[in-house]
Amino acid sequence: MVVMADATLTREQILEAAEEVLRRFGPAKATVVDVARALGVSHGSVYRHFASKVALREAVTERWLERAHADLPAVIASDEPAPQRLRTWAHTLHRAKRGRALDDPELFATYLVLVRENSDVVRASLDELVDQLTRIVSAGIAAGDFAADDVPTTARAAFQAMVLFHDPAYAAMWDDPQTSRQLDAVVDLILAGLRPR
Amino acid sequence: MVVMADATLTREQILEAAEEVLRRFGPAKATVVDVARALGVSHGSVYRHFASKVALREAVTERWLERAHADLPAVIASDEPAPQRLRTWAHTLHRAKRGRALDDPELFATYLVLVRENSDVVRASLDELVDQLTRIVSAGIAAGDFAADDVPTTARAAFQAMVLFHDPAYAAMWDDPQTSRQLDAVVDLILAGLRPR
DNA sequence: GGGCTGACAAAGTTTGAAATCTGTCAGCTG
DNA sequence: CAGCTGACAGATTTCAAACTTTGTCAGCCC
Repeated sequence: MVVMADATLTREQILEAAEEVLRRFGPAKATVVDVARALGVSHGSVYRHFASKVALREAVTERWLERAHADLPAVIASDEPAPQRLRTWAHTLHRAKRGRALDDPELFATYLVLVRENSDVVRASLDELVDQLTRIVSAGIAAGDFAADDVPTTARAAFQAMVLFHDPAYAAMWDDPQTSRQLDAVVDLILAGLRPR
Repeated sequence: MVVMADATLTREQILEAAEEVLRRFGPAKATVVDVARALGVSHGSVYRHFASKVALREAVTERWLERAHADLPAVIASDEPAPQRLRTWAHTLHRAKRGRALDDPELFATYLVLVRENSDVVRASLDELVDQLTRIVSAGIAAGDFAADDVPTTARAAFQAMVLFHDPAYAAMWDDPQTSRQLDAVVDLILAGLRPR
């Protein structure tokens, strides 16, 4: 990392450095002074861009969640039939989380801590995901593939039913090779439940 | 608590005292010496009945889970139609957990710690719950109320879909009054998914 | 003058020595 | 003689003092 050639410090540079510091030192030992040192500035400068350490860590968490969910909009926009789209969406979300958990468990543990301490950021992120599912369900109803009395409630129920496969708290069970089959079984149940009679 | 009039120390007495000590001092400060003191014996005596502190805490956890799930066998044995039985089972389980979480949050937090440190005990308990659900699903199929290709897989999927409503890790969201409705929405989806076509 | 520095108070964390706890076992006791 | 006690070694936890971090702000500098 170390000093950027730029004239003025940006929010983005600070977030980048904060991620690097979190990766290196872990959530317990990463300090604002470390972040400032990584950037070659005094820690007072960091406080010009973020109101507090908490606000900085919230912003890092938000960025991470955004990146973890980056592949989903393409699934929503795809032209697959709604049932297949729902299945693809569920697996894409699961794969994104699982991949991060398995290929860098230490960093994932760091983000798990961040996620636990920033429940407001997480809540907003979950609302966005439920919203995406709502769009798939609505599209499915319009196409005659799905039926549901109350779309937002049904979409939320479907999302909640898949919690085990995207909540990082369950990451420990994701290295069981059966996990993907189990997600399919849950998706099967949801799709059967959404089918018009 | 304090000394029992009985001649010899029993496993049950120790478990009773251990619960009392955990309730009073919390999971971090409860010691084997405290348990022995509560019983008026030396801590060496406790080790005559339990191989280690870990084994003692596992046994306490097991007892607590057994009590928390005590109402379920009656639901399994009831003569309601399978779909209603599945719904009643889900709400009974949720109500048992929710009740404990809301009416003594400190004690519930203690058990949450125990549950987290005794994953083997929890695994066995979850297997038993999946087994109960399997019996409801099988009965439903026999009565023509349900259809499923693979009963154990489907029962496990249905159980996993309800994880949010019985895993104590989610207890923080159970004081939202909408929770029971949300469980109903998930159960609706599962029941619709199980209906024969 | 917008942005950075660095000294500062208050809050929180580390550290290591003292105290307590876990698990064992030889011997006592009813 | 089955079951309990209490002394013990090693592991873990506590506690208070020293140190570090957070967040602020007056003043510097480009």
